[in-house]
Amino acid sequence: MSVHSEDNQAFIDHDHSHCIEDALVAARAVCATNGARFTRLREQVLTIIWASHQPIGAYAILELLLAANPGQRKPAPPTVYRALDFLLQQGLVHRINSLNAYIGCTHPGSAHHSQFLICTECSTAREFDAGLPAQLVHEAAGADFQIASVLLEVTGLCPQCATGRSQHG
Amino acid sequence: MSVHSEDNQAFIDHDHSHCIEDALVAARAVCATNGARFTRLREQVLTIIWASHQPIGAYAILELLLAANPGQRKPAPPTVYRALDFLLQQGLVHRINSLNAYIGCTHPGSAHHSQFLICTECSTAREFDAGLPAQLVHEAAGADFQIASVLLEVTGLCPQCATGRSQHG
DNA sequence: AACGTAACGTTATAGTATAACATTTTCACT
DNA sequence: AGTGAAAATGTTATACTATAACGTTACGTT
Ligand SMILES: [Zn+2]
Ligand SMILES: [Zn+2]
Ligand SMILES: [Zn+2]
Ligand SMILES: [Zn+2]
Repeated sequence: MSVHSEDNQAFIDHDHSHCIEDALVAARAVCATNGARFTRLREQVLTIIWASHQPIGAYAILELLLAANPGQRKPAPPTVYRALDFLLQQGLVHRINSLNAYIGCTHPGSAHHSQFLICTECSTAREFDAGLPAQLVHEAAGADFQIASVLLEVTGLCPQCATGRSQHG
Repeated sequence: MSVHSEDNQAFIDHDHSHCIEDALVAARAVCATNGARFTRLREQVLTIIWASHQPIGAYAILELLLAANPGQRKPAPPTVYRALDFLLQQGLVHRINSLNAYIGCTHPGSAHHSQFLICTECSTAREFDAGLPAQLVHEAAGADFQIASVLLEVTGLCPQCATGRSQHG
């Protein structure tokens, strides 16, 4: 039902329809638990975000929202930003600050920090779940700093893109 | 001459003029080493950034640049963005992605990742120097991911603001 | 001085996000 | 079913962040 980090196959060829289905099931469960309403718009936005393992920008979501609702007027930015705010609050998506983009959370419902491996070549992002680094905790304690949230964005090359590079260069 | 992390006093009351002077001395040294030109504009921008330990936005820099050069026309955004690009390339400043803002590097000239403790109350940011977390290295290795850069932004309360909060509430 | 390059000025525009207010939908309660 | 409060969405305008493109100036070399 929920999506666990050990299942994260962002960098691996896989049947992605399972990712989408699992994410929607988990989202319904989370919203039910929180007494939050998982409306059609919010479900559409989450589905669009989960269409891939690549972070997607708010305006790109807007375009796909229009495509998913043919015949309707193109929604305005606040529509998608409000849905994004909701999904972020429910812990269903994360924001990748270095890309101004959003990506589905692979283990919603459990409190955790935002930690990603992001490929600069194909822009696929893989969330990973690790506790707070000991050195960070040590630094914070030394500086008398109370940690509220942690954001870790690691950029580099995923297996596929690294292989492609070594073949060409 | 250079500014070492163990000297970082962002959260501590201190004679900040030393920070500014040290940063300028270090910047001249780094640029000399790299054969890069530390022009008046670039020095002004770096000085403005180092006016505090709080990240500052590009447009705020623009305003202060105008104030620092009375009588001149207000510079346009590309002017400050170009200076910022230069300073980022030379490793003299860092970008805080979660704030769209820039802050002086406390140990320029040495290769390192961007790691900050950021107070949500006073927005003071303290750079800290820690190696890559072992768990991150492990995760990356497990995912066959080649790390290029790491960005770690920790938000919370600095000592002063934590004290103020506990007194009031 | 003449040249080539790097830096900076200038104008316009792209890309990201939110404020403010109107309208519709939903839900609890009668 | 009818009513009203609250939540969600629609709509318009605008703020904030960043860059493209091109012209001009300043600098170092010959
Ligand atoms: Zn998938
Ligand atoms: Zn997550
Ligand atoms: Zn200081
Ligand atoms: Zn630094």
